[in-house]
This record gives sequence, C-alpha cells and structure tokens, in this order.
Amino acid sequence: MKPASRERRKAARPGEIAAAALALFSEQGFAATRMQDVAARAGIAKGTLYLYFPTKEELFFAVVREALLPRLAAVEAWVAGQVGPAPEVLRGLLVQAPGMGRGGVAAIPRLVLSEAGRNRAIARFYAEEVVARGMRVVAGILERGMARGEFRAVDAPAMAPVVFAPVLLAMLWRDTIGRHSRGPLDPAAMLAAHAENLLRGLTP
Amino acid sequence: MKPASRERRKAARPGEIAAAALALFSEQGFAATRMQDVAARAGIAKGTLYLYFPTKEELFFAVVREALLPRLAAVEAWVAGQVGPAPEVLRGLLVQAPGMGRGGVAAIPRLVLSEAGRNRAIARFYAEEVVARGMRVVAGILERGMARGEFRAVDAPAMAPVVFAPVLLAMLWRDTIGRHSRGPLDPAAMLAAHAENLLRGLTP
DNA sequence: CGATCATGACTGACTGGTCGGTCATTTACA
DNA sequence: TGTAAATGACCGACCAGTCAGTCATGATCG
Repeated sequence: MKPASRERRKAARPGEIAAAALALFSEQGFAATRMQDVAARAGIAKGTLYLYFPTKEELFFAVVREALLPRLAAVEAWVAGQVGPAPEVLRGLLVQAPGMGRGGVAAIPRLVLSEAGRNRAIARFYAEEVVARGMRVVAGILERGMARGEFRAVDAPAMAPVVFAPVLLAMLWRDTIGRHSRGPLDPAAMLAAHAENLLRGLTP
Repeated sequence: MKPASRERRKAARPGEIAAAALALFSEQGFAATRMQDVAARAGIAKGTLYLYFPTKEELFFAVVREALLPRLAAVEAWVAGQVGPAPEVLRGLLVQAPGMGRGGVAAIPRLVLSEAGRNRAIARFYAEEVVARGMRVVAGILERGMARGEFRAVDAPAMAPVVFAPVLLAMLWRDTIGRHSRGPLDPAAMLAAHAENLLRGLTP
C-alpha cells in the first residue's frame, strides 16, 4: 500500500472516507458514530478528515449520495433494459431487491428516517433524489403493464409505494430488530407473499 | 393546579413524565432530547426525573410501554368485537390505521428503528410485545377469512406484515420526510391503493 | 385543635467524561 | 528545499447522572 502518488490518493480519499463512514453509520447510527472512528477506519487522522468534509453533516450527505445514487442508477438501467411482460419485470425487481441492499446500503433509509425529522435539507434531498426517482421507476413498470393490458387500471403513483413498502420493511427489519431476535417476521417469506399477492391484485 | 396531595402527585408523575418524553422524542428523536428538557416539559427539575426513572434508557422503555400497549390492546378489542366478513374487518383496520397514530404514537416505530440496532433489550421487547401481537391480530383476520371462504389460501404469518408495511411507511413518511416536503408520496392515496389491491389479491 | 416535628419529594449546581471541530507543527513529496 | 498534505493535542460546548440541602406536607403530641 505504499505507492499511489499524492494526487491519486487525494482523489481517492473522499470515497474511502465515505465508505468507512457508511460502514460505521450502518453499524451504530449517525449520532453514535464518532468522527475519530471514521478517520481511524479510513486509515487517516481526524484532522485529515476535515480537509475533505467540512462537517459531520456534510459527510452524511456524501455518504448517502455516493452509496445510493449509483445503486439507483443501476436499477433504472436494469429496468430500462427489460422488454418482457411487466409482471415479470416487477417480480424480478422484488426478487433481487434483498440483494440490492448489500454492503450497508440497506441502512441508509434507517439513517435518513432518524435524521430527516430535524433536517430539512436531508429530507428534501432524499425525497427528490431518491424516493421520487425510485417511485418513478416502479410507476413506469405499472404504466407499461397497463398499456400492454397486463395490469388492471390503477393509480400508478399511489400504487408505487405499495410495491416498495414491504421491501423497505424487510430492509429495516433485517438490520434492526432482526439482528437481535429471530422474531415474528420472516423477511423472505414476507417478500414472497407480497410478490404473489401484489401480482394477483394487479391482474386485469 | 395547586391542589393534589403529595401522594396523588407522586402516583401521577411517571405518566406525566412519559407523556412529556414522548412529545419531545417524537419531535427531536431520542438522542437529541435532553433530560433537562423532558423535566422542564413535565414541570419538574431534572433531579426529580431521576427519582422516577433511573436512566434515560429506562425512560424510553416506559414511553414505549405506556404509549403503545394500550393502543394495541384497543385494536385487539376492536377486532375481537367484529363479526362481519373478514374483508370488511381488514378494510376497516386499514381505514382507521392513520387515525391510530394520534398523539405522537406514530413516532415510536421510528424511535425503535433508531435504537434497536444497538440495543438488544429494546429490540426483543418490541419484537415480542408489539410486533408479534400486531402480526397475530392481522393473521387472525386472515385465518378467519380463509375459514369462511372469503380469502384464498395464504400463508397468514407471512402475509400479515405485507398488510402492515404500507401503514408503517405512511406513518414514517408523515413524521419525517413528509414534514418538510410535499413530495412524491401521498400517504392517503397509497393506503387507498393498498386496501384495494390487497383485497383483490386475497379474493379466492 | 394548635404547635411541633419528622419525612421524603423536590431542587439545581456540580462532576466527569465525551465529542465536534481547530490549528500549530511535522512529514514527505516533487 | 519549498510547499502542500497530514497530524493529533487541544479547546470549548454539551449533557447524563449525582447529591447535599430545602421545605411543603401530614403525622404526632400536649
């Protein structure tokens, strides 16, 4: 790990720091994570951290941006590439949903929920850049299915979050209560039941 | 507000403190709420607070217990009193769901999500005393509907959280992102679409 | 029934420790 | 060797939890 010119390192730092921060935020939450520890995990000193991010809050923004937007873009691309029947696309999306949350990404909605109540900036950013885009992808599938006569007529923007809600619940469950309790909720079984019932309900 | 004997006040205190704490927790979150402020809101000094609750965490437990369990019991009672067709009971539950979250109760799942990742005690308590009971109520309706031939055969324990997920999403949305952004998600429309599609999917 | 006393609910200044953010100094690259 | 990058000791604000002291209350006694 010796090489890497100064310039290369400087360019790579923000990403490394954001990755370290994501790991710690998702383990401990935002408030409970110390900047000291983020720095240590990124292999730098605390002061160095502040050369790249002016405040803890800005670091949080960067984490959300870097971890989520590429993932979202990948989903959009995958959906755009699908040409088969809309029900199959929707089912495919739900099937791969659990795998989407690899690498701490699943923790981000939880972090946002914790912070967004008090922080208007993060609320707006998340609503516009993440939720709106996600809902548009799902609504797009629904509309395509309706146009092709594969789905009954529904209010697509109202239906989109219904598609997503159990996926979110599965993600939240897994990295909070599911960590400590086998409990009364089996995410996999829930998602299977959801896909089944959703598609039944949508048939014309 | 002068009267009230010492004994009466002492008996009433824990409830008053828990109510004050719920209000502040739901506005600002657990970590961001200072014990000082809880005390002020309850009209007592900080030290007094510690006569009733040994730590901030114990206060949190009490808040969850006092705010949620009575509500849950009311729902159980309501459902038990229903004798009509299961689809109507389910629809009735979804219709009154938004009203259920009056008075900051809706904030509790968010608080639990923030804390449960690090706190095994709260995770277990919530899983067993709240989630399991809630799921049992919903699963009960589903089973009754199946027995009466009003629903197709489904895996009731897997289906129950699917029923609940959009309700949860609506609650979370309202008191986080929905506070700051009209945004891409209309809780009422979502719940209507959910009820419609859920019952369609469940018809035999 | 009035005076005196014991109780314990209540108070708030204080402590010990934490953590976000700063900056004078050191390091190592070009 | 000049300079940009990196460092970590330090600062000040903050806060959960403590405790020695206060005083309204209600019990006891003459």
